[in-house]
Amino acid sequence: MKQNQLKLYNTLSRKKEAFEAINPPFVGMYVCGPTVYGDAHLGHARPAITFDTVYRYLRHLGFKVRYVRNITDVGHLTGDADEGEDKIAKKAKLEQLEPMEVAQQYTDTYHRDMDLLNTLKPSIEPRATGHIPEQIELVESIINEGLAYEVNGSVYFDVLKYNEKKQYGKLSGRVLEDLMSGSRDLDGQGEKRNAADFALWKNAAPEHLMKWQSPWGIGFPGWHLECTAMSSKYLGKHFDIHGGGMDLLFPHHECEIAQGNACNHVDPAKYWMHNNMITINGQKMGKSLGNFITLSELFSGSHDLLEQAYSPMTIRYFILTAHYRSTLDFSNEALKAAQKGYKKLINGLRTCEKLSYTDTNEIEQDSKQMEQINSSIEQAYRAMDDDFNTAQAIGHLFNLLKKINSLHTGQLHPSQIGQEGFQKLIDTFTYFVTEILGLKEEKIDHQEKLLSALLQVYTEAKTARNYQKVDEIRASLKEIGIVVKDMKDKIDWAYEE
RNA sequence: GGUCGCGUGGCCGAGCGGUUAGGCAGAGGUCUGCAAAACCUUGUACAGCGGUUCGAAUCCGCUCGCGACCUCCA
Repeated sequence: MKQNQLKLYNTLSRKKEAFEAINPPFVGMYVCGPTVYGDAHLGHARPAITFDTVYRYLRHLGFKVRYVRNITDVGHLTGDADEGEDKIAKKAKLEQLEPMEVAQQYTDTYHRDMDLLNTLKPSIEPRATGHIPEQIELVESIINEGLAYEVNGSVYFDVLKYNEKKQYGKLSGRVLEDLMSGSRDLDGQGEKRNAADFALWKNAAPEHLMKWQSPWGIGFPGWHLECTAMSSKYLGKHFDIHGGGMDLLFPHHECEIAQGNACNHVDPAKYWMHNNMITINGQKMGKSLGNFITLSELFSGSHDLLEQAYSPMTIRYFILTAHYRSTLDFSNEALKAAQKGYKKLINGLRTCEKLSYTDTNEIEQDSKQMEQINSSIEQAYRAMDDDFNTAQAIGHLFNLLKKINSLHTGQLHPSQIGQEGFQKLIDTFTYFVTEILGLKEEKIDHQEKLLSALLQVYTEAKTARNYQKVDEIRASLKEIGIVVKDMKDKIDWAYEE
């Protein structure tokens, strides 16, 4: 294990800390997943890619990581006009579908998009609706601790009482007094003892679609409960890393800490990591703002803001070129630049496959070249060790790419860097791009165009009576299962039967 | 209003006290049948004003501008 140098920024301390696993070589990581009531958008891609990279890098360092990312298919209340109504249920009524049908549909598209972005699947992907008993148990346990109270079939977390012994607000840096004055008038506010209290269980109105039987009557779980229930079930009461978007910092993650401490008497996570937002024209991209672009729109180019389609790997690369804690502004110009950068990197990958070491006695080793290569390799890893600075790592990879391209064009001879140096250069570049950054070649799929170009050559060869070439083309196409058909007045092709 | 963060060259985006980040775009060159790619060289950057320091984009203060959270949100 190479955990010695890894540092990560812990929101809890607001500092970069050395990463020390609680129980090495194992690492437990919980990341807040999507609420499946709409297509995944660019904003969903950021945490998915950020924590996929964290997952990949921890595994690279030799850790055995259990990566849990939930699917929220119930719970969260909507704001404003539809106060108190379940988000999933609302969408269901709109489309005349079963709530679970909506959740399933968007879970599927989320998975499809995440696969396209080449994110590794989490070890466990639990659903909120599959953990209702666990959540009820949790509520009971918090009531038993004297930190929650029931009113009209709803249960609220007693933040004031909790704050007597523990500190509510330690993650987000809030002070309880400030919170009590600033809170808005929401549904159920009248039932709460204090404005800062939050719901653990909500009484469901008869027309409410998703509801369950509980000791407090028919209802549904509160906004923050599922993550506490599922993280403690699969990772234990105290685990290594909890991740999510910065917008979840308060109140969601703050409440998770309070819930965890209330029933398990320990902070749920040792390290809290938060990715920053993607902005569009400097403003946060979000569902509620109506300025979001879905991933499938991005992949197909079908959105008014898009000048063209951007491939999944272009998006992945684009996100990796910024540090995860910085905001990243969307623009066609930036995406186009990302597309070129990505392709440059992938062309490097292809060049690596083609290169092989050749020795010659006439050329001496060049220690300066070797130093530059070793330094870039070392710095690329050091950048990852420094709070997963993919942007900086990519910069160093481009420096390596220059060497690779120089080898390819003959401006640098393999002998100058020695066999060992040569292999290290090729291997590191390839491994870093594909395994750590998770970038892969997107093969072009233009079968028709390629075939027609080839058949054009075939036709010309035939006209010129160059039958050797004609046979060659026919043979090579046959190898991939395609037969050339010489018709009376044209040349066509068909799949070999 | 409270809390937190940001402002880097034409664009994106690292850097967080002293070394060329890098990509895209631009200019010049090498290579090339042409082109492309690639390689080499290259430019006006650190919002403004003060301060600390031998030295600041980097630390401190103020000013201006922008954003996030405080309500579901990635």
